[in-house]
Amino acid sequence: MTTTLSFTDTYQGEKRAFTPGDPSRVTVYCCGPTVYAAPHIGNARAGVVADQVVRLLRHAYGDQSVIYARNLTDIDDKIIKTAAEEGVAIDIVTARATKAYHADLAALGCLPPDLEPKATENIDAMQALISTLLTKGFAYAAEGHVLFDTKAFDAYGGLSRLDRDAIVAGARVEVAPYKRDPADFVLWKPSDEGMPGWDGPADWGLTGQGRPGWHIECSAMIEAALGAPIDLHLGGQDLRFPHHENEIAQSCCAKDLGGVPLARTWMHNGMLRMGAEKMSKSLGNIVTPQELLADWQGEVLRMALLSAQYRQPLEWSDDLLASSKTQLDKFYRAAGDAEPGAVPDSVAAALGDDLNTPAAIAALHELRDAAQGGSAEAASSLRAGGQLLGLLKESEEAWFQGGESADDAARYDALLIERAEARKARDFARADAIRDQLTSEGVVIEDSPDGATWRKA
RNA sequence: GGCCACGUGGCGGAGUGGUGACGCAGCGGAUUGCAAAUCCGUGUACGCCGGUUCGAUUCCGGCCGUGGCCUCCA
Repeated sequence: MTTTLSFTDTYQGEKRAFTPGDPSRVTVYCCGPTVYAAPHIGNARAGVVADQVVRLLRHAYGDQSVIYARNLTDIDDKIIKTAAEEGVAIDIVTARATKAYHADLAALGCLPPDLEPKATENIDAMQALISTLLTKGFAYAAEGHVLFDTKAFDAYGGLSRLDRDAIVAGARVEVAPYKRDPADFVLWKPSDEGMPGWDGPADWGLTGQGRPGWHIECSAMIEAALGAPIDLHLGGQDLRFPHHENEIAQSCCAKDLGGVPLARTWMHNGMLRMGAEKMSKSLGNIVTPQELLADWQGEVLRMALLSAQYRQPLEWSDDLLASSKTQLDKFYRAAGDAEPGAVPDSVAAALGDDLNTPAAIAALHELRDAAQGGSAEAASSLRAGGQLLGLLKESEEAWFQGGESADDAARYDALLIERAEARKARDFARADAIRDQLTSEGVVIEDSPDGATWRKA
C-alpha cells in the first residue's frame, strides 16, 4: 500500500504529507477520557476520529506497524468530587465510567487501542519526569506544589500561538500566589487527607502526599507507552491549550526530541454543537451515546459523526441521524451478502486527504449505484470501503431484522404468509390490516417478486 | 481585548480560478391492488463591499456574523 497520506498538522498550521519516523512502527496517541462520568457523544467524536485515523494508518502501513495508545485519566479532581458527592469510593466512579466509555466506543465501531495506560499505574513515570524537569531547572517546588517554569521554555506557546501576555491578560482565574509566573502550571500538587496521594521523592522537599497534575500524566504515559517523540497526537480542539501545549513543554524539556514538538503531527478535531453552542458537560447540553443507542444503531451514530470532516464543527440533530440511517439502509440493501473485497481507491484516497470522510461517503454512494445496478464487484467494494470507515460490518439480515426476539420474528413471518394468502384472494382489506398492524409495531413490509420481507423501521 | 477556525441551495456537507460533488428532504413519473423498496427525471447556493484576473464561490483587503480557546472541557 503506497497511498500518500496528508493531514493538517495543527502545530505547523498547514496540511502536509504524513511521514512517520519509522514506517514499521507508527506511533499514535489520543488523549482519552477523564473517567468521572459516562461520555457524551462529543467525547465520542474524538474517539471515533482517532479510530478512523488508526484504521487508515493500518490500511496504509499494515496492521502490525501501527501502535495506538489511548490513556485513561483516573486521577482528577472531578473524580474526587464525584466520589465525595455520591459517597462512594474513587474506584467505583472510575470503574463505572471506564466501563461506559469502553461500551460506548465499541458500539460506535471503534477498535480498542493497543495500549491503554492508566494514570494511577504510571505514577512512577510521572515522578521520574518531574524529577528530571526539576534537575534540569525547568520546574520548581513551592508550597507543597511542583510547578513548571514556563519562562524556561522558549518555545512555550508554539502550538496554541498564545504568548505569555495573552495568557495572563485573559486569565479567568486568580493566579496562585506561589507561582513565579502566572503562566506556570502544576506538575504535582498536595493531597488532603482522604484524597488519593503518593509520597514524592525525598529530594523534592515536600511534606505529605501529593498527586500529579493533569498535563504531566499524558507526557509520562506517552513516554512510558510509546517513547517520545511520537508520530501522531490526537485530541479535541479544546485540549490544544493548555493541555497539549503543556505536554509539549514537559516532554521537550525533559528529553531531547530532536526538535520535534513531542509529536511529528498534531491533529485536533472540531467540537460537536447543540444548536449554536459547543456540547459540553459544563454547559449541560449533552446527549450520551447510551441515550442515542436506545433509538439508533451504533453505525448510525458513527455515520453521523463522520458526515463532516473532522476539523469542522458538527451540529448534532435528529435530522442528521435520520439522514445517516437512511443512507446506511441503502448501503446495506446494495451490499447484500457480498463479502468485502479490496478497499476501493476512491475511498482510501478521500481518507488519505486529511481524513475527508464526507468525500469517502460520497464514494460509497457511487459504489452503491453500481452495486444496485447489479455489479457484484461494486458490492464487494462497497463492503470493503464501508468497513474501512468502520461501517457495513453487519449482515444485511442483521441490520434490518437484528434485535427482534425469535418469537416476534416468527410472528412477523406468519403474518406475512397470511397476508400473501389474503392478497392472492384479493382480500386487500385483510392484507392492509396486517400491514397496518406491523407498522404500528415499527415493522415495515417490503414486497418483491420473490415474496414479502419485513424489516425494522 | 488576543489567538484560531468558519460563513455554500429547505437541511447536512465536500470542493474548485472557467461546463453548480454527494446525501437527506421535496416535487413529477415508472413500478405497486394501495403502499414500502427500487428506478428515471427535477428546482434552489457559494455572508456583504472592494481589489487582482479575460473570468472568483474559489486568491488579496476590509466589513458583518458565528463558533472555539485564553489554565474544567473531546
